[in-house]
Amino acid sequence: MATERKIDRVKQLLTEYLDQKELRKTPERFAILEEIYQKEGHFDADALYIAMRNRNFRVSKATIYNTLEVLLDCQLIKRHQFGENLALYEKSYGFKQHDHLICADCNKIMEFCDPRVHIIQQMIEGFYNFKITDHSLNFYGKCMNKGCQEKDNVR
Amino acid sequence: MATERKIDRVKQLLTEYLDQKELRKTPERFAILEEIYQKEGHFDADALYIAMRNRNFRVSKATIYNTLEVLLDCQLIKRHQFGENLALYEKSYGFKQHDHLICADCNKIMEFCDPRVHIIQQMIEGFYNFKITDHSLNFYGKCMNKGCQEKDNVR
DNA sequence: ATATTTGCAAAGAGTTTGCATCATA
DNA sequence: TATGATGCAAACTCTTTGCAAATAT
Repeated sequence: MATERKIDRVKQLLTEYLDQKELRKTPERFAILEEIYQKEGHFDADALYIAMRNRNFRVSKATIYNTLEVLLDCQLIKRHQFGENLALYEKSYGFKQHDHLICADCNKIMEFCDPRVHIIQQMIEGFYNFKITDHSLNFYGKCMNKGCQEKDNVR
Repeated sequence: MATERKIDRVKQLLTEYLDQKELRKTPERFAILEEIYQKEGHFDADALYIAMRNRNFRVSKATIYNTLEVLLDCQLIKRHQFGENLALYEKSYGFKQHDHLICADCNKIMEFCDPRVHIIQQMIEGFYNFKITDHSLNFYGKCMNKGCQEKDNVR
């Protein structure tokens, strides 16, 4: 799906969600959603805040955090804690659940998907009678970059 | 291995590490290590700080954080970010790498181990030419507790 | 009309840092 | 005795909160 059409689709999904929850359809919420769906990769709350200003759409940090919460709740974005204390977000509509490879040296984040994660999930679910709704799998190490593999810093 | 003997063993490992890195063998470092190896489960920096005071061994927060860093570096403990912004730690000597099941309702953390995680790791390592040193796999959902499964709060 | 959402700034939680003092090597 | 470690408090970062003003319904 082209980026344009995807943006229309997620705006529609947000509209439906806000209607259903009887929340208000403010311009801020749609502008933030639009910004997020034009971004690639992971971003933090502050980067989003700066990006909105650069676009000449001024929103407060409070609104950024409030909106991220709304978008998380309707599953249009995902939040990750890759370590450290900085939450990173990414758009999630039209992306299949994926996992991450994180380089301890250059901090590059790569994505992969392995169907066996789901198999493990199902087995665990049955064994512990746990209703699993989500997962995160991160591998930490050194990426293919020669410079990274040579240094001996760790996570 | 009995807890007593395990504590002696990890103290010895810490001694060797400090010698090798030419760091000082301060009483604080050993007392904190001892406290950690008498604990069960996960703890945060503040809980450790309180526990040390209750034991009548006064250390500052700065020393707690400094020591946690040292213990992470010599792999006697592990740090987890299960979501939110609170780092949790756990002792790691004599425990095989394990993964976590986290209840979104009661926040209970359970542990499991599935050998297929390693298989995925090896495949990813080969495919991306990534040298993986560590991983974290968390499943989020509702635990077997009936009260938890009924409520519809999410992560 | 009215209740939610916003913006701002202040508060809060967790962690890190600067510096004088202490103590290990 | 000299350098690394500690304690304390202040600083810092990220996030949340309180409240008055704005605005969606």
